[in-house]
Amino acid sequence: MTPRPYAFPRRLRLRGETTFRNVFREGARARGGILQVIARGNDLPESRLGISVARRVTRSSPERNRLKRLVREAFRLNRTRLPSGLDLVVCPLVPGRAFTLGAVAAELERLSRQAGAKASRARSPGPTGGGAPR
RNA sequence: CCGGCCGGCACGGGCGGCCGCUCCGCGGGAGACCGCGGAGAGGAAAGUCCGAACUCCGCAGGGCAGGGUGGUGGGUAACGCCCACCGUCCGCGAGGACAGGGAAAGCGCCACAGAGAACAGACAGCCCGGGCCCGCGCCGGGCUACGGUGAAACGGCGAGGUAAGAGCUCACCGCGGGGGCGGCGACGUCCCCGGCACGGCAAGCCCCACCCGGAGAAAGACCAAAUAGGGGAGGCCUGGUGUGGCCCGCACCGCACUCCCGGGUAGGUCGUUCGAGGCCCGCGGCGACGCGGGUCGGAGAUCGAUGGCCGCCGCCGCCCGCCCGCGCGGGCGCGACAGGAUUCGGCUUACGGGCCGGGCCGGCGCA
RNA sequence: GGCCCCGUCGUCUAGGCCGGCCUAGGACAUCAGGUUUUCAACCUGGUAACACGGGUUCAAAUCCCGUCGGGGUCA
Repeated sequence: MTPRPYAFPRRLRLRGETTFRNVFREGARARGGILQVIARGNDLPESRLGISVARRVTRSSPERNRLKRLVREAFRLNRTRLPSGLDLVVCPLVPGRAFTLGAVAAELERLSRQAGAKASRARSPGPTGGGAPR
């Protein structure tokens, strides 16, 4: 559909505070060595990405920005291999040199499949328990 | 040559390829979006320590309380910032540091030691006279130099003087008062007088002078689903509410009466980038800076845009190899601190080197 | 993004306003000894801290300034 397979337009980004809140509240979690992935079905043909780096991972904000860019790059370059129809929030867990593009890409693919499977399993029985009391 | 001091400057690798991000312009498309072109983090963007602009609160009036600043003069929109000068202290010096008003308005504190710690007094002691049991632990009087303690001891050191002493007298220094001269002033300097009467702490309370209304872009303005039924204006009176801690003042609300229909959450748009702006030249000023002229257009994201993968060149550091060095080759790291979130002026803190000044100081050597 | 508060033994704290016998007290924990056949409890003793750097002062955990940490709050 999109002529450029490696593009990352705004459509594919998770936007707005409430969207993030919903994923954090209802999403299925999968944790690896350097990442945590939280997934939630979004009833769209594509998957959307949100990144959240806690301040306790690194105090340095340039370092936090670097982690976010790497995650985004891994998502952009491997989008065709990732499951679709999910809202993903990816949280880097460790700073520093272990956080390379290859490692992030491999773990992102593995964890988003895991979390996506868990999310669809939780959604299929019961009529969409998303009605959030609030 | 070695060591050191001060000030200033531009920087934060460069070029190229591919894949991407945000905004703007143009074109295409019904639209999602696509193509082309342009722009796209810092000197500290940081900490949020000050000062402002801007916005709202009843336009902010008075009093009390509270907070801040603290040599003088200037600069500035303003400042707790900057400049010049003064004073004190440190350094051989270039220079550096300083919250640097008032302690004879008052209160408070000054541990330990010491006789005595703030107002005088006399522990050990000295001297004179008298008495005596004449090697006295006696009486009367004079005295505080000397001794010891302490961070600090009632002016310091020296000389005269004396029974011993004492600003008792004298010189110098300090202190206080008065006057002359220089300076806008802080202050400096000189002369005269007094003869000591005034210990320290105000980053303890406090006094004096000056400054400060409060909140902060999550300020605030507009559009406006769902849901819920209320909301606004006028008159009236005991009460209540409000932006800062209180009071006065001020404004608003509520009960009952009359009149009129809009108010507002999620979400979105604006605020949002041209401003005490940068650069160049000239003039004034010791300088901070000011005045005049010319010229430039340079981020606006909203879970938050500058990145990723490569190639070549360059710098520095480290490691390895070639015979030590010189030099050559290879490898690693591109190296620090760190990223806008309304915008400026400062301060502070973090940090890698480089360049400049016919700059300055000390030491050694040579001429 | 703004505003506000707090840093004391391993942990929770007292002291701070009003500086000095603070060589910093207490509780729990820990170590050693005692008691007990042993364990617990109890008794005695010990180890152990003023976040960091400057300044004011004769003297700073305390007062002032600056860093660095930790926390709260506001749509």
